[in-house]
Amino acid sequence: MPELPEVELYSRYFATHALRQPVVRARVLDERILGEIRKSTFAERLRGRAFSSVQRHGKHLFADAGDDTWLHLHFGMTGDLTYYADAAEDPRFARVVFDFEGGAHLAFEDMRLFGVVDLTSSPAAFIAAHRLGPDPLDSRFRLRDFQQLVANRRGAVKALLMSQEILAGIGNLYADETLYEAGIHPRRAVSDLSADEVKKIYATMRKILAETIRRKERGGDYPARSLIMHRDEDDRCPRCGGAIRKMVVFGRTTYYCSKHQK
DNA sequence: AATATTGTTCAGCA
DNA sequence: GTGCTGAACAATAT
Repeated sequence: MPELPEVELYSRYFATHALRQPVVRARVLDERILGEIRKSTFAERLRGRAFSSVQRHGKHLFADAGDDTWLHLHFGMTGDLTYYADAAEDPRFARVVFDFEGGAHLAFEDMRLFGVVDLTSSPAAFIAAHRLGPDPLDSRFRLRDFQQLVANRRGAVKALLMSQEILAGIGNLYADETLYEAGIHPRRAVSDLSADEVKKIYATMRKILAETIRRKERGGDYPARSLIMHRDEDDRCPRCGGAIRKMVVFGRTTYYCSKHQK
């Protein structure tokens, strides 16, 4: 399930493979993946253009096609990108395929169709229109900015981390992972957090996101002591031996350690 | 065959 | 009106 770290890797993948090659044809294999844009308009507006750069904000990926036209990708739950040489190798769940002038192809795949492929005038316009919060890995996003977000909120801390209008990029898995490592219960009220706890959440969240990107880029897995590797009610906490519990918070299945997350 | 997942929309509450 | 939570919805492989 692509969250911020995975989308960052897609962004790098896009940048290393699919820039500066004119699009001969943009094939829409399943129109249900498209957002606002209509199929014919989508193909026409991209024909002959080359992507010059990519930008990521939260779980959203943008590729600049010039002339106030940006490709916008959202990976939903099962979105993926594949670059390949032969059109005969179109992936099974390819929904949109870009055929490049050199003969190569880039496919946006999405088995469950929760993702979106669209065009937008600019990343900034999209972010404003959808009221997305700051990206937690943005270097301009400092502790004081996070403290500000916390000060203006009530409710469960997990809801704060997962709300894209507050903070863009964290989904179910990394919200759980952050709180697990910070030792904070997912239902803890934001208004109840101490200054130290707020600081801890900020630092832990950034560390986990950045480390995951680093590890995955080298083809590595999650650490053995991470909650991600132990999302199972019958499991035990790899740090303190406490029982792993499951519950629903903010409408999502939540795992936490009953011993060190009070 | 129930379950899991995301973002959006809406109902209801304080 | 605002902020928040929870439910329903979309799709489909396992």
